[in-house]
Amino acid sequence: MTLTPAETLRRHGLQATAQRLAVLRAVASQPHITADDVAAVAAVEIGTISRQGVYDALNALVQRGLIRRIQPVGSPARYEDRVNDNHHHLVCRICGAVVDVDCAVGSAPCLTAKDDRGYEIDEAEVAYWGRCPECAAQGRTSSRLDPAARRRRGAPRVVATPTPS
Amino acid sequence: MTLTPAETLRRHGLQATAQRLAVLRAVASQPHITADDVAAVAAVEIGTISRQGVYDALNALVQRGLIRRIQPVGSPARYEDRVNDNHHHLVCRICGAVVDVDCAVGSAPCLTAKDDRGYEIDEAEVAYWGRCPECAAQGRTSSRLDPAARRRRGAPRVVATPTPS
DNA sequence: TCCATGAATTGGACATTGTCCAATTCATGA
DNA sequence: TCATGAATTGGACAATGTCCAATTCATGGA
Repeated sequence: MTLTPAETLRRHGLQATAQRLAVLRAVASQPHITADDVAAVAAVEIGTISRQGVYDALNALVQRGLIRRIQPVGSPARYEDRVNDNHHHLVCRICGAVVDVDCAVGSAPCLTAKDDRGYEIDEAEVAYWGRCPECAAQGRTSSRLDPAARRRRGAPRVVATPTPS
Repeated sequence: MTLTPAETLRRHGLQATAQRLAVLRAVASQPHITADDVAAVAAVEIGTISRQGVYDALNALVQRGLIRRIQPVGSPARYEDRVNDNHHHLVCRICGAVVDVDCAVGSAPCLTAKDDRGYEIDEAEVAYWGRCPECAAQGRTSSRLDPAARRRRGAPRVVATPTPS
């Protein structure tokens, strides 16, 4: 039997505050959402939430593995609720869109370094870079190094991904 | 016959200025060097170089593929002169040390996404995360999410990597 | 040698993103 | 009921990279 979000928080040693629940729902509503957008979505839902509170909640949820924090180059931190499956991401160099792609292995680390240099490796982070279908269709070729494009790339379009079962 | 660095710049449509040559040497001297450190090293060498000039030179060199820009999560941008071999990186979660690891394939993209979602993929960026031998030896376990650790992680120790032949 | 023009200078302002501050109040949960 | 973790406020701060723009420098072709 699945736990309610509040129960999940308590199971992880966190008080189930309205703010944390709103943050969780915001992250569930938009995969790869930024902290700024979490604040905006949560504020609409519960009326007011402090910026400090948003960051505190996000950090607490990440620390307990309830959400995942990713940060493609040139992007602010993004948060997603698909955790524990070690999935990877496709990132568009033009518009910054981020979508999920399943990991062939399903757990970390899913790749073996040719030479581990004595490192205790616990994760192989993979990001596939390229051009998304929309930017390809529009014939966009603007470089990641273009400052304007980089700024735009940091604020991607929201792209639906299949919800995990 | 190999080209001198100045000739290489000219071949790539860049004027061979003292500043650009100093920046190239700084990047060659310390793999995964930050922009700040490039400025410091170059200033020692040629007496004075503007911050704007350092950023301009770095961006021009990256744009022409003469150096490569990477940015592990939680780190400022880093620059290296190993280009064209699609090598990957090992990053220490504790101290932020970054070392190279050869790509098994040697060119991009070296991995195939399970589902490319219609993206035109040109690179699979891989970063192996874990604990470096030094931090393991010291028994350090401090988390990447620890703010102090994150700040320290952004300024890693300089680690020798084999020079490319 | 001349000179067009790309490059560099100065050095602060700006932008973004995330953290820090700290006294006080809120609200969760035992 | 109440201890204590959480949230509030809202600006300050920090780090990193970009922008500004008039002026000067210096590269490299003629």
